[in-house]
Amino acid sequence: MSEDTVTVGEAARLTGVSAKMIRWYEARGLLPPAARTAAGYRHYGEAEIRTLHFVRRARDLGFDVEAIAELLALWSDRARPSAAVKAIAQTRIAELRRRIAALEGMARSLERLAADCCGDERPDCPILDDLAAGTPPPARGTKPVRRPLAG
Amino acid sequence: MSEDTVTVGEAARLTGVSAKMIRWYEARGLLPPAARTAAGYRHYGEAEIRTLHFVRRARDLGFDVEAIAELLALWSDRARPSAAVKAIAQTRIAELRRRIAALEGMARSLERLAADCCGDERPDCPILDDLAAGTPPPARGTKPVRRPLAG
DNA sequence: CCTTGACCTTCCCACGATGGGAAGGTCCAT
DNA sequence: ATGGACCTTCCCATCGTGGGAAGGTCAAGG
Repeated sequence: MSEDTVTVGEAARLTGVSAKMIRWYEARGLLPPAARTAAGYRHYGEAEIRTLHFVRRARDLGFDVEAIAELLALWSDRARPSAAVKAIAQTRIAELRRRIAALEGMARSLERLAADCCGDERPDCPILDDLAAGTPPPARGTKPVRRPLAG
Repeated sequence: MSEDTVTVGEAARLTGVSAKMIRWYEARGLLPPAARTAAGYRHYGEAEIRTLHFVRRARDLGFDVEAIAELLALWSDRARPSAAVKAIAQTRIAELRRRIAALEGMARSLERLAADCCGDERPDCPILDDLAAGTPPPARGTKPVRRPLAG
């Protein structure tokens, strides 16, 4: 291994991207094929380490592999218009907001149900009643009508 | 097919759970093995349809298969303490809140970066600068210092 | 009766990102 | 030279979902 270069494991430690994932990113074409020693070991120089940092950070921001590939391409293109990058970021923001809204809806529904559930030894449970009826909150304080459907 | 019972496809239409997933839930043990016709076709009565509705609703609330299995068990246990159900719901709420917070953090970071990016033809892009530097916003209005690391 | 088309059955594969682990090669220090 | 830490590739599992192939079943219409 020549000076200034590190193995996958070391690169993983330096960047917080696991060795497994480094190999996987390479296989998926996110990263160019790594240089190899005579024995076939991958080795990485400073430029590659910086790329891995970039990938790590982008991944932490929730970009998927495809988006990261686009960002990497733009990163290495000195003439890119910043609008191209911004567009990718905004697509990602919209997606995040969509998912947040979905999860928020679930959380709020559950919180409302949990608040109505006394949570003691008794078997009465508005949570199960709601799941069984499937009626999205009919009225606060009124138990969902369990329709006698042969149960 | 006897009266009052429906095939998987029909059950799927009635409950919004795809036929594929109905079979999968059965295979995973979430649902008991369905009754079969002589020809091997699954068929479902009202009770099973109600169970599928329950599963659908629980799934919509973000419960994973394991949690749904627990909820089903509690549902069919008339003596269950409501506390048991509430505990599951609260675990789920905590998990949802955790994921929401993570996504929210990403969204906010990206929104800040996007706001700083003029998004025009010029190549200057705080978003890429941030990804490259990995420094979580040093100061608003100050470009992150790109350390000359042999790039 | 036979065909047609819609439906059912099982089985395998894919996704995205990640980890586990096996089988085997390499490198370095003792 | 031996052991342990590391590397290589390859396969499998996750989780919930869908696609599709290959084959059986059923009802309706000719």
